[in-house]
Amino acid sequence: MSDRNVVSWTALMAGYIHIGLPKPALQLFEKMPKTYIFPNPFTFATAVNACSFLSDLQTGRKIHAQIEIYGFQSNLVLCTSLIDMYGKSNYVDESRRVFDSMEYKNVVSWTSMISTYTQNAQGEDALLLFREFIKSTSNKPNQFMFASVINACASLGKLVAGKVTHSAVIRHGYNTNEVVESAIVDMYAKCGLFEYSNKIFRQIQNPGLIPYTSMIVGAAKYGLAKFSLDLFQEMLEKGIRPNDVTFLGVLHACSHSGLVDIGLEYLNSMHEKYGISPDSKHYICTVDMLGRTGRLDEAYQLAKTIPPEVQDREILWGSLLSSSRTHSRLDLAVEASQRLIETNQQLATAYVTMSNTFASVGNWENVSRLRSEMKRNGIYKEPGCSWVEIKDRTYVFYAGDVKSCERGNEVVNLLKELEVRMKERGYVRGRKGLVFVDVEEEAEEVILGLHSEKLALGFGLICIPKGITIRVMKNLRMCGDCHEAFKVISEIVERDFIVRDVNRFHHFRDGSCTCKDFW
DNA sequence: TTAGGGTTAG
Repeated sequence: MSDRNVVSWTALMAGYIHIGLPKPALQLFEKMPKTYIFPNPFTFATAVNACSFLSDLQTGRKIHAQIEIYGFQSNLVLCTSLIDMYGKSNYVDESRRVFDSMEYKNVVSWTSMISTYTQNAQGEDALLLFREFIKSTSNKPNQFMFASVINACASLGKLVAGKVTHSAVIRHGYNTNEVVESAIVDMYAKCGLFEYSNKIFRQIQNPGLIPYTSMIVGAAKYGLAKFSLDLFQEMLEKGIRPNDVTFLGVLHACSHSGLVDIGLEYLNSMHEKYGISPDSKHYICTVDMLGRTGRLDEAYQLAKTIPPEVQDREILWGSLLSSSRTHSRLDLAVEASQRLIETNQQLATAYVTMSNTFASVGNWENVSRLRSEMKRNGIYKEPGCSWVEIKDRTYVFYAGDVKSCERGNEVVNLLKELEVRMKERGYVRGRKGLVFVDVEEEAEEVILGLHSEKLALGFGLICIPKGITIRVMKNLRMCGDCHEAFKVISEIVERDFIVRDVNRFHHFRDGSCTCKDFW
């Protein structure tokens, strides 16, 4: 072009970003004023966008300063791009400062701020801001905002909020948007309703890479390796190419189901068949896979060859330490914890796991040495906890600590009562909790369902087998006692079909209660 | 010529 103006410069910058090359876009941005052509708000927004892609906070701040000098600081689009840039650079407070400075906001700017919170693990703030958007503006949320909000619910494990948002998605007609659907599939899986997740997935018309990957990962996390691998196969047959995340899901599935050799085959096929080079995440997953089944020497050899990014080292050696502890390999546990301590990250976890490893082989001298070392250095391990949402309240559980849980004693008493009654029905305490002895092996798998896990949180007891509950709910007549029990169980377990159906059943005071079959 | 969303190992 003999004549270039600000539009042609900006268009070329935008073009570079569009094909995934933000750096040349920024080079053009620097070059442009030297030809006496000066940026307008469009140019600035494009430059800021390039910084977002690069998470380049330093350049982003410089451009922000220029925007102030040029007097464009109240431009709606520009502010929105700044919110996004600071968010992608993990500078959440700065994002919020820009957001608060805006006189006019639209759905895009609100979404940008909400996403900033979600992407920086501040799900609660994301949901608070979403509520504020609904209450204080007359704008309607769109598919972008819904995707972010559902992501926030998923990361917090907020099932109720997730369901409410899902309803809103349906009401607003975004339930056929693939991105929103993927987010919902992921949300239900993370909130403990795998069946819902699968149902939504099956409703998606022609699901692409990300819905498939979400479902593969979801199934893998549930220990449903076959389900996960079948889906992977189905996806390949449809001609959808997997990406690095899909393989992470596949490896995770193999790892958590003991399918080590199959997992190794997948790892080797990544590059050969699909042209995807495994990165440190895949190798770390493989180290974990080998370690879990006790193939610790192989795991250690592999771990040594991985040159992971600095921030990944703690995960790699933490995983190896954990499996060394499980398989009482003191030598490797010492090696792994030393490497972990070198990274100076997750120190408390390293100390505690190491001390537990010594404890598992009865080496109490070292246990007390490590514990006093922790005390001396002021290293404190925040105890892990679980929580369950019931209606609008969250109940937190710590392992072995009934007192700190509200209604904890009530729950424990109920569990004891249930255990007694279940034993009468042929259950025995097995390694995995209560196991029904009169069923064939296959049926047993169905019985040991998700409920069991939720009820077991913090109490060390497993009961209420899933299969039985469902069967009993058909043609059920309840006495007052059983009804009460079911109501409490429903509250704890929070399953729809129980909550919904309990109120519909007739109550019987006498022996005609049919749910005694259950007990 | 400009801004926002979904899947990721321990």
